[in-house]
Amino acid sequence: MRIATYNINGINGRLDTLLAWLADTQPDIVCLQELKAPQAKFPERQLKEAGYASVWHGQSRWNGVAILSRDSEPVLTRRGLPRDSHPSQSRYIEAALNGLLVGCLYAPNGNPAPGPKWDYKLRWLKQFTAHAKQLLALDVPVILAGDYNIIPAERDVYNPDRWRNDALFLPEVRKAYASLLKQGWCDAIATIHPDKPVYTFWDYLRQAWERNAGLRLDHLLLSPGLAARLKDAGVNRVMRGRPKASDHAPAWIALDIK
DNA sequence: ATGACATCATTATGATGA
Repeated sequence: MRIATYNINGINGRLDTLLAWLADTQPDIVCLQELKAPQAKFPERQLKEAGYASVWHGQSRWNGVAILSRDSEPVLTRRGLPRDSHPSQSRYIEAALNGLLVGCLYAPNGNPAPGPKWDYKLRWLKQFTAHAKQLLALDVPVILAGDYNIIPAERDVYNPDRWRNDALFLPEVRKAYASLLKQGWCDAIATIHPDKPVYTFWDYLRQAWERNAGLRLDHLLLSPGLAARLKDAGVNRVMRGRPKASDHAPAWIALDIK
């Protein structure tokens, strides 16, 4: 079974790109972020015709998350986090499918730091971490995939010093990520690729893609039972090089189930 | 430090992103 996460940066503006990628790579489960579409403008029909059933949490202009599933209907278990301080921001959706519980997240960016957006990011990560703990306690296979907006470590950024004071890399968010992992989650990409940098994002600016000036921001976290089934992981870098690409590329894992 | 580039919304400019 293959599961992917992709910050699509506008699902309607990039629907052809998304459909081509689905046809090429045929992931079983997909987590999407930054739909940038209101609930009513989600392309449910086109995805259905491509063989994917969807649940989604839309929002006009910004944010928005969705879970797609091939061969099965995802059963929605939650939209938004418990005790969400900004419930109007669509940043979390969760569904049961294929015997798994899948959480799809789009964490706040947090810039500029310090400031209210930074405070919101730390608060959101705290709520997310508390929810993740609850999910682990259920003792079912869980995957938490999405755009965490966190650079976990120095090796996950082309030039750490350039990002030292950025909300993606400040010690507080790296600590938040570390404490999440300490609950027992497995960072799939870091586990499969412990040494080499594996970027998932390249800025549109300053020819970041051409220079491979990338960041690893998109993560797939596995509960312990699933971690034992992890076979492979990677990034579809080719998607970032296409015309009109999202600034993120899809990150994927392969699990030894079914 | 600034701005380069992209999204969507609304129509030439603004908010947001990372």
